[in-house]
Amino acid sequence: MPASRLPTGMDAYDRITRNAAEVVTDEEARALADAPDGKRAYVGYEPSGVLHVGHMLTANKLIELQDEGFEVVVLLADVHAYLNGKGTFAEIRDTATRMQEQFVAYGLDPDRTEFVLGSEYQLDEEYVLDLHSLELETSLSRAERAMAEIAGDDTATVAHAVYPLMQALDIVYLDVDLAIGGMEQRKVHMLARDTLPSIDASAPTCLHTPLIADLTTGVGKMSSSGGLSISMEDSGADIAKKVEKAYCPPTADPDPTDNGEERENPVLQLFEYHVFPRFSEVVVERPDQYGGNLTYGSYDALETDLESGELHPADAKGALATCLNDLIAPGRERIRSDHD
RNA sequence: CCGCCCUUAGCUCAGCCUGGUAGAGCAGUCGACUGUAGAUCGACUUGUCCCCCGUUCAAUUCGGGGAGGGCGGACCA
Repeated sequence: MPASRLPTGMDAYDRITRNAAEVVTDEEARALADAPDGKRAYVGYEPSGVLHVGHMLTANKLIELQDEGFEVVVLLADVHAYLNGKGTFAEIRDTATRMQEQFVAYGLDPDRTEFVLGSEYQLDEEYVLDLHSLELETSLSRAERAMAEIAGDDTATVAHAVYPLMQALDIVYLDVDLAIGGMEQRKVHMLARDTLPSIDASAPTCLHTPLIADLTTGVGKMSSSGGLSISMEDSGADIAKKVEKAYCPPTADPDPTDNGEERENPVLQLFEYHVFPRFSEVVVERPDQYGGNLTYGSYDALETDLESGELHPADAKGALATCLNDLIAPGRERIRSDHD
Protein backbone atom coordinates (compact mmCIF):
# COMPACT_ATOMS: atom_id res chain seq x y z
CA MET A 1 0.00 0.00 0.00
CA PRO A 2 1.41 3.37 -0.99
CA ALA A 3 1.55 5.99 1.71
CA SER A 4 -0.02 9.33 1.00
CA ARG A 5 2.49 11.63 -0.60
CA LEU A 6 1.67 15.27 -0.74
CA PRO A 7 3.25 17.59 -3.22
CA THR A 8 5.97 19.78 -1.82
CA GLY A 9 5.64 23.49 -1.86
CA MET A 10 2.18 23.54 -0.34
CA ASP A 11 1.58 25.09 3.05
CA ALA A 12 -0.55 23.50 5.75
CA TYR A 13 -3.66 25.35 4.68
CA ASP A 14 -3.25 24.19 1.09
CA ARG A 15 -2.75 20.61 2.18
CA ILE A 16 -5.70 20.62 4.52
CA THR A 17 -8.07 22.07 1.95
CA ARG A 18 -6.69 20.22 -1.04
CA ASN A 19 -9.38 18.55 -3.13
CA ALA A 20 -12.12 20.08 -1.01
CA ALA A 21 -15.22 21.25 -2.79
CA GLU A 22 -15.90 23.75 -0.03
CA VAL A 23 -14.59 24.96 3.30
CA VAL A 24 -16.70 26.82 5.83
CA THR A 25 -15.24 29.14 6.64
CA ASP A 26 -11.95 29.90 5.02
CA GLU A 27 -10.79 32.01 7.95
CA GLU A 28 -11.57 29.24 10.40
CA ALA A 29 -9.71 26.71 8.26
CA ARG A 30 -6.66 28.97 8.18
CA ALA A 31 -6.77 29.24 11.95
CA LEU A 32 -6.84 25.45 12.24
CA ALA A 33 -3.99 25.14 9.78
CA ASP A 34 -1.90 27.51 11.89
CA ALA A 35 -2.23 25.29 14.96
CA PRO A 36 -3.39 21.83 13.95
CA ASP A 37 -1.83 19.85 16.79
CA GLY A 38 -4.48 18.34 18.99
CA LYS A 39 -7.32 19.62 16.85
CA ARG A 40 -9.98 17.05 16.19
CA ALA A 41 -11.51 16.18 12.83
CA TYR A 42 -14.30 13.72 12.29
CA VAL A 43 -16.52 12.01 9.77
CA GLY A 44 -19.63 10.04 10.59
CA TYR A 45 -20.59 7.03 8.52
CA GLU A 46 -23.67 4.89 8.63
CA PRO A 47 -22.23 1.41 9.03
CA SER A 48 -22.56 -0.58 5.84
CA GLY A 49 -21.06 -3.95 5.10
CA VAL A 50 -18.72 -2.74 2.40
CA LEU A 51 -16.87 0.52 1.81
CA HIS A 52 -17.48 2.26 -1.50
CA VAL A 53 -15.68 5.11 -3.23
CA GLY A 54 -17.64 7.72 -1.28
CA HIS A 55 -16.34 6.38 2.01
CA MET A 56 -12.84 6.19 0.61
CA LEU A 57 -12.93 9.76 -0.66
CA THR A 58 -13.52 11.22 2.80
CA ALA A 59 -11.08 8.68 4.26
CA ASN A 60 -8.41 10.12 1.97
CA LYS A 61 -8.97 13.46 3.63
CA LEU A 62 -8.75 11.90 7.08
CA ILE A 63 -5.43 10.29 6.20
CA GLU A 64 -4.11 13.66 5.03
CA LEU A 65 -5.34 15.34 8.20
CA GLN A 66 -3.60 12.75 10.35
CA ASP A 67 -0.40 13.64 8.55
CA GLU A 68 -1.02 17.29 9.45
CA GLY A 69 -1.30 16.50 13.14
CA PHE A 70 -5.06 16.28 13.53
CA GLU A 71 -6.65 13.79 15.84
CA VAL A 72 -9.09 11.85 13.70
CA VAL A 73 -12.39 10.48 14.92
CA VAL A 74 -14.50 8.11 12.86
CA LEU A 75 -18.05 7.86 14.07
CA LEU A 76 -19.63 4.54 13.24
CA ALA A 77 -23.14 5.94 13.34
CA ASP A 78 -25.18 2.91 14.23
CA VAL A 79 -28.07 4.89 15.67
CA HIS A 80 -28.20 7.11 12.60
CA ALA A 81 -28.27 4.08 10.33
CA TYR A 82 -31.12 2.70 12.38
CA LEU A 83 -33.02 5.98 12.09
CA ASN A 84 -32.44 5.89 8.34
CA GLY A 85 -34.07 2.49 8.05
CA LYS A 86 -30.92 0.48 7.35
CA GLY A 87 -31.99 -2.61 9.27
CA THR A 88 -32.25 -3.93 12.78
CA PHE A 89 -29.97 -2.54 15.39
CA ALA A 90 -28.18 -5.86 15.78
CA GLU A 91 -27.46 -6.10 12.06
CA ILE A 92 -26.12 -2.56 11.94
CA ARG A 93 -23.84 -3.12 14.92
CA ASP A 94 -22.41 -6.16 13.23
CA THR A 95 -21.55 -4.25 10.08
CA ALA A 96 -19.91 -1.47 12.10
CA THR A 97 -17.11 -3.80 13.14
CA ARG A 98 -16.46 -4.88 9.60
CA MET A 99 -16.52 -1.30 8.39
CA GLN A 100 -13.88 -0.36 10.93
CA GLU A 101 -11.65 -3.20 9.76
CA GLN A 102 -12.00 -2.05 6.18
CA PHE A 103 -11.05 1.51 7.03
CA VAL A 104 -7.88 0.26 8.66
CA ALA A 105 -7.17 -1.95 5.65
CA TYR A 106 -7.66 1.07 3.44
CA GLY A 107 -5.01 3.03 5.25
CA LEU A 108 -6.37 4.75 8.35
CA ASP A 109 -3.74 4.28 11.03
CA PRO A 110 -5.44 2.28 13.81
CA ASP A 111 -3.13 3.82 16.40
CA ARG A 112 -4.06 7.34 15.42
CA THR A 113 -7.76 6.88 14.65
CA GLU A 114 -10.45 6.91 17.28
CA PHE A 115 -13.36 4.75 16.18
CA VAL A 116 -16.51 5.51 18.13
CA LEU A 117 -19.81 3.68 17.99
CA GLY A 118 -22.63 6.21 18.16
CA SER A 119 -24.69 4.20 20.59
CA GLU A 120 -21.83 4.37 23.12
CA TYR A 121 -23.01 7.85 24.10
CA GLN A 122 -26.04 8.81 22.02
CA LEU A 123 -28.46 7.06 24.34
CA ASP A 124 -27.21 8.74 27.51
CA GLU A 125 -29.71 10.91 29.33
CA GLU A 126 -27.64 14.06 28.96
CA TYR A 127 -27.28 13.58 25.23
CA VAL A 128 -30.98 12.88 24.76
CA LEU A 129 -31.98 15.97 26.68
CA ASP A 130 -29.59 18.10 24.66
CA LEU A 131 -31.09 16.58 21.55
CA HIS A 132 -34.57 17.57 22.66
CA SER A 133 -33.26 21.05 23.26
CA LEU A 134 -32.10 21.24 19.63
CA GLU A 135 -35.45 19.86 18.50
CA LEU A 136 -37.08 22.86 20.16
CA GLU A 137 -34.90 25.18 18.11
CA THR A 138 -35.40 23.57 14.74
CA SER A 139 -38.36 23.68 12.39
CA LEU A 140 -39.50 20.48 10.79
CA SER A 141 -38.99 21.86 7.31
CA ARG A 142 -35.44 22.91 8.12
CA ALA A 143 -34.61 19.43 9.36
CA GLU A 144 -36.28 17.91 6.35
CA ARG A 145 -34.31 20.07 3.95
CA ALA A 146 -31.08 19.19 5.71
CA MET A 147 -31.83 15.52 5.14
CA ALA A 148 -32.99 15.81 1.55
CA GLU A 149 -29.64 14.74 0.09
CA ILE A 150 -29.09 11.97 2.60
CA ALA A 151 -32.38 10.14 2.97
CA GLY A 152 -33.51 9.01 -0.46
CA ASP A 153 -36.88 9.87 -1.89
CA ASP A 154 -38.90 7.99 0.64
CA THR A 155 -41.41 9.85 2.71
CA ALA A 156 -39.74 11.80 5.47
CA THR A 157 -40.23 10.33 8.91
CA VAL A 158 -39.80 11.80 12.34
CA ALA A 159 -36.59 9.78 12.51
CA HIS A 160 -35.28 11.72 9.53
CA ALA A 161 -35.92 14.99 11.32
CA VAL A 162 -34.00 13.84 14.38
CA TYR A 163 -31.09 12.50 12.35
CA PRO A 164 -29.39 15.78 11.40
CA LEU A 165 -29.83 17.17 14.90
CA MET A 166 -27.95 14.18 16.25
CA GLN A 167 -25.19 14.91 13.80
CA ALA A 168 -24.98 18.41 15.18
CA LEU A 169 -24.80 17.10 18.73
CA ASP A 170 -22.18 14.52 17.82
CA ILE A 171 -19.91 17.37 16.89
CA VAL A 172 -20.23 18.64 20.46
CA TYR A 173 -19.97 15.30 22.22
CA LEU A 174 -16.99 14.17 20.18
CA ASP A 175 -15.39 17.57 20.75
CA VAL A 176 -14.86 18.12 17.05
CA ASP A 177 -13.13 21.17 15.59
CA LEU A 178 -13.38 20.22 11.95
CA ALA A 179 -16.34 18.33 10.49
CA ILE A 180 -15.64 16.45 7.28
CA GLY A 181 -18.24 15.14 4.87
CA GLY A 182 -19.29 14.92 1.27
CA MET A 183 -21.17 17.81 -0.28
CA GLU A 184 -24.43 16.06 0.53
CA GLN A 185 -23.67 16.85 4.18
CA ARG A 186 -23.46 20.58 3.78
CA LYS A 187 -27.00 21.43 4.82
CA VAL A 188 -26.65 19.27 7.90
CA HIS A 189 -23.45 21.05 8.81
CA MET A 190 -24.99 24.47 8.22
CA LEU A 191 -27.85 23.47 10.47
CA ALA A 192 -25.31 22.48 13.10
CA ARG A 193 -23.54 25.83 12.80
CA ASP A 194 -26.84 27.67 13.18
CA THR A 195 -28.32 25.74 16.07
CA LEU A 196 -25.40 24.67 18.25
CA PRO A 197 -24.99 28.15 19.74
CA SER A 198 -28.50 27.75 21.18
CA ILE A 199 -27.11 25.15 23.59
CA ASP A 200 -23.96 27.18 24.17
CA ALA A 201 -21.83 24.91 22.02
CA SER A 202 -19.38 26.20 19.44
CA ALA A 203 -20.03 25.63 15.76
CA PRO A 204 -17.59 23.46 13.83
CA THR A 205 -15.51 24.40 10.86
CA CYS A 206 -16.63 22.29 7.92
CA LEU A 207 -14.82 20.79 4.98
CA HIS A 208 -16.79 19.12 2.23
CA THR A 209 -15.44 16.75 -0.36
CA PRO A 210 -16.76 16.66 -3.91
CA LEU A 211 -19.15 13.96 -5.02
CA ILE A 212 -17.92 11.73 -7.81
CA ALA A 213 -20.26 11.84 -10.80
CA ASP A 214 -22.22 8.84 -11.95
CA LEU A 215 -19.76 6.52 -13.68
CA THR A 216 -21.73 5.74 -16.80
CA THR A 217 -23.27 9.14 -17.49
CA GLY A 218 -21.14 11.74 -15.76
CA VAL A 219 -24.37 13.30 -14.50
CA GLY A 220 -25.25 13.81 -10.86
CA LYS A 221 -23.51 11.72 -8.26
CA MET A 222 -22.42 8.12 -8.15
CA SER A 223 -24.87 6.16 -6.08
CA SER A 224 -24.48 2.73 -4.62
CA SER A 225 -28.18 2.07 -5.14
CA GLY A 226 -28.71 3.32 -8.67
CA GLY A 227 -25.92 3.02 -11.18
CA LEU A 228 -22.48 1.54 -10.99
CA SER A 229 -20.34 2.16 -7.98
CA ILE A 230 -16.98 0.81 -7.02
CA SER A 231 -16.72 -0.90 -3.69
CA MET A 232 -14.26 -2.89 -1.68
CA GLU A 233 -15.75 -6.20 -2.55
CA ASP A 234 -15.19 -5.72 -6.27
CA SER A 235 -12.73 -8.07 -7.86
CA GLY A 236 -10.06 -6.74 -10.16
CA ALA A 237 -12.18 -7.92 -13.06
CA ASP A 238 -15.26 -6.16 -11.66
CA ILE A 239 -13.36 -2.90 -11.41
CA ALA A 240 -11.90 -3.24 -14.90
CA LYS A 241 -15.37 -3.86 -16.27
CA LYS A 242 -16.94 -0.91 -14.48
CA VAL A 243 -14.17 1.48 -15.45
CA GLU A 244 -14.40 0.19 -19.00
CA LYS A 245 -18.06 1.24 -19.08
CA ALA A 246 -17.40 4.68 -17.63
CA TYR A 247 -18.28 7.84 -19.46
CA CYS A 248 -15.00 9.41 -20.52
CA PRO A 249 -14.81 12.04 -23.24
CA PRO A 250 -11.28 13.36 -23.75
CA THR A 251 -11.89 16.45 -21.62
CA ALA A 252 -12.24 17.45 -17.99
CA ASP A 253 -15.17 19.67 -18.83
CA PRO A 254 -17.69 17.75 -20.93
CA ASP A 255 -20.63 19.41 -22.62
CA PRO A 256 -23.98 19.25 -20.85
CA THR A 257 -26.48 16.62 -21.90
CA ASP A 258 -29.27 17.39 -24.35
CA ASN A 259 -31.43 18.03 -21.30
CA GLY A 260 -29.01 20.68 -20.15
CA GLU A 261 -27.67 18.68 -17.21
CA GLU A 262 -24.13 19.40 -16.19
CA ARG A 263 -21.69 16.56 -16.77
CA GLU A 264 -18.37 15.72 -15.23
CA ASN A 265 -15.72 13.28 -16.34
CA PRO A 266 -15.88 10.57 -13.67
CA VAL A 267 -12.67 8.90 -14.84
CA LEU A 268 -10.71 12.10 -14.31
CA GLN A 269 -12.47 12.67 -11.00
CA LEU A 270 -11.37 9.25 -9.81
CA PHE A 271 -7.79 10.04 -10.78
CA GLU A 272 -7.95 13.40 -9.03
CA TYR A 273 -9.70 12.39 -5.82
CA HIS A 274 -8.74 8.76 -5.38
CA VAL A 275 -5.58 7.95 -7.26
CA PHE A 276 -3.24 10.92 -6.97
CA PRO A 277 -3.91 11.55 -3.28
CA ARG A 278 -2.57 8.07 -2.61
CA PHE A 279 0.05 7.50 -5.32
CA SER A 280 3.04 9.69 -6.00
CA GLU A 281 3.40 8.33 -9.50
CA VAL A 282 1.03 6.69 -11.96
CA VAL A 283 2.25 4.59 -14.85
CA VAL A 284 -0.05 4.30 -17.83
CA GLU A 285 0.76 1.16 -19.72
CA ARG A 286 0.35 1.77 -23.40
CA PRO A 287 1.08 -0.49 -26.37
CA ASP A 288 4.15 0.49 -28.39
CA GLN A 289 1.81 0.93 -31.30
CA TYR A 290 0.43 4.02 -29.59
CA GLY A 291 3.72 5.30 -28.20
CA GLY A 292 4.57 3.16 -25.20
CA ASN A 293 4.15 3.76 -21.50
CA LEU A 294 3.52 7.14 -19.90
CA THR A 295 4.27 8.23 -16.34
CA TYR A 296 2.51 10.96 -14.42
CA GLY A 297 3.51 12.58 -11.16
CA SER A 298 0.47 14.77 -10.81
CA TYR A 299 -3.19 14.87 -11.70
CA ASP A 300 -2.81 18.08 -13.67
CA ALA A 301 -0.26 16.52 -15.98
CA LEU A 302 -2.58 13.62 -16.70
CA GLU A 303 -5.54 15.89 -17.33
CA THR A 304 -3.51 18.03 -19.69
CA ASP A 305 -2.48 15.00 -21.73
CA LEU A 306 -6.04 13.71 -21.92
CA GLU A 307 -7.23 17.09 -23.14
CA SER A 308 -4.51 17.32 -25.76
CA GLY A 309 -5.08 13.82 -27.05
CA GLU A 310 -1.64 12.64 -26.02
CA LEU A 311 -3.32 10.27 -23.55
CA HIS A 312 -6.16 8.21 -24.98
CA PRO A 313 -9.13 7.58 -22.64
CA ALA A 314 -8.87 3.83 -23.13
CA ASP A 315 -5.30 3.84 -21.85
CA ALA A 316 -6.23 6.12 -18.97
CA LYS A 317 -8.96 3.70 -18.02
CA GLY A 318 -6.56 0.80 -17.88
CA ALA A 319 -4.30 2.68 -15.47
CA LEU A 320 -7.27 3.79 -13.40
CA ALA A 321 -8.53 0.25 -12.99
CA THR A 322 -5.10 -0.91 -11.89
CA CYS A 323 -4.75 1.86 -9.32
CA LEU A 324 -8.23 1.43 -7.92
CA ASN A 325 -7.63 -2.26 -7.61
CA ASP A 326 -4.43 -1.62 -5.65
CA LEU A 327 -6.29 0.70 -3.30
CA ILE A 328 -9.06 -1.76 -2.70
CA ALA A 329 -7.09 -4.99 -2.55
CA PRO A 330 -6.22 -4.93 1.19
CA GLY A 331 -9.83 -4.27 2.19
CA ARG A 332 -11.01 -6.93 -0.19
CA GLU A 333 -8.69 -9.43 1.49
CA ARG A 334 -10.10 -8.36 4.85
CA ILE A 335 -13.67 -8.97 3.65
CA ARG A 336 -12.75 -12.33 2.20
CA SER A 337 -11.17 -13.54 5.41
CA ASP A 338 -14.22 -12.35 7.36
CA HIS A 339 -16.39 -14.56 5.23
CA ASP A 340 -14.35 -17.63 6.04
C1' C B 1 -61.81 13.13 12.91
C1' C B 2 -64.20 13.99 7.72
C1' G B 3 -63.72 14.14 2.34
C1' C B 4 -61.23 13.57 -2.47
C1' C B 5 -57.25 11.43 -5.53
C1' C B 6 -53.22 7.85 -6.29
C1' U B 7 -50.83 2.55 -5.95
C1' U B 8 -49.56 -1.71 -12.96
C1' A B 9 -41.94 -3.40 -15.78
C1' G B 10 -35.93 -0.64 -12.36
C1' C B 11 -38.43 4.70 -13.34
C1' U B 12 -42.72 7.85 -15.41
C1' C B 13 -47.24 6.22 -16.72
C1' A B 14 -51.41 4.06 -20.31
C1' G B 15 -55.05 0.10 -19.98
C1' C B 16 -59.93 -0.87 -16.12
C1' C B 17 -65.96 2.58 -17.61
C1' U B 18 -67.90 -2.00 -21.78
C1' G B 19 -64.09 -8.78 -16.93
C1' G B 20 -61.00 -13.43 -20.82
C1' U B 21 -53.90 -12.67 -16.37
C1' A B 22 -50.92 -6.17 -19.93
C1' G B 23 -48.56 -1.98 -23.09
C1' A B 24 -45.52 2.70 -24.27
C1' G B 25 -41.41 5.90 -23.27
C1' C B 26 -37.00 5.92 -20.56
C1' A B 27 -33.58 2.55 -18.24
C1' G B 28 -31.06 -2.22 -18.82
C1' U B 29 -28.57 -6.27 -21.83
C1' C B 30 -26.32 -7.58 -26.56
C1' G B 31 -24.42 -6.26 -31.50
C1' A B 32 -22.52 -2.49 -35.30
C1' C B 33 -19.59 2.09 -35.54
C1' U B 34 -15.73 4.90 -33.29
C1' G B 35 -8.53 2.62 -30.36
C1' U B 36 -12.61 4.03 -24.26
C1' A B 37 -17.23 5.62 -22.86
C1' G B 38 -20.99 8.76 -24.92
C1' A B 39 -23.91 10.03 -29.35
C1' U B 40 -26.14 7.23 -33.53
C1' C B 41 -28.26 2.89 -35.66
C1' G B 42 -30.08 -2.62 -35.05
C1' A B 43 -31.97 -6.57 -31.81
C1' C B 44 -33.61 -8.38 -27.11
C1' U B 45 -35.22 -8.84 -21.93
C1' U B 46 -38.39 -7.37 -17.90
C1' G B 47 -44.10 -7.98 -14.26
C1' U B 48 -46.81 -11.70 -6.85
C1' C B 49 -51.06 -5.35 -12.12
C1' C B 50 -50.35 -3.00 -3.18
C1' C B 51 -52.86 -6.88 0.29
C1' C B 52 -57.32 -9.68 1.94
C1' C B 53 -62.37 -11.06 1.14
C1' G B 54 -66.56 -11.30 -2.19
C1' U B 55 -69.35 -11.63 -7.16
C1' U B 56 -68.20 -14.61 -11.58
C1' C B 57 -66.90 -20.24 -15.63
C1' A B 58 -63.12 -16.28 -15.43
C1' A B 59 -60.96 -10.26 -11.62
C1' U B 60 -55.34 -5.94 -13.05
C1' U B 61 -60.49 -4.63 -14.49
C1' C B 62 -66.64 -5.03 -10.72
C1' G B 63 -68.08 -4.68 -5.03
C1' G B 64 -66.43 -4.50 0.24
C1' G B 65 -62.49 -4.09 3.72
C1' G B 66 -57.32 -2.96 4.79
C1' A B 67 -52.34 -0.80 4.06
C1' G B 68 -49.14 2.96 2.03
C1' G B 69 -48.74 7.79 -0.38
C1' G B 70 -50.64 12.81 -1.91
C1' C B 71 -54.20 16.82 -1.20
C1' G B 72 -58.27 19.56 1.05
C1' G B 73 -61.38 20.53 5.28
C1' A B 74 -62.67 20.42 10.42
C1' C B 75 -60.85 20.74 15.38
C1' C B 76 -57.37 24.18 17.69
C1' A B 77 -63.09 29.06 23.31
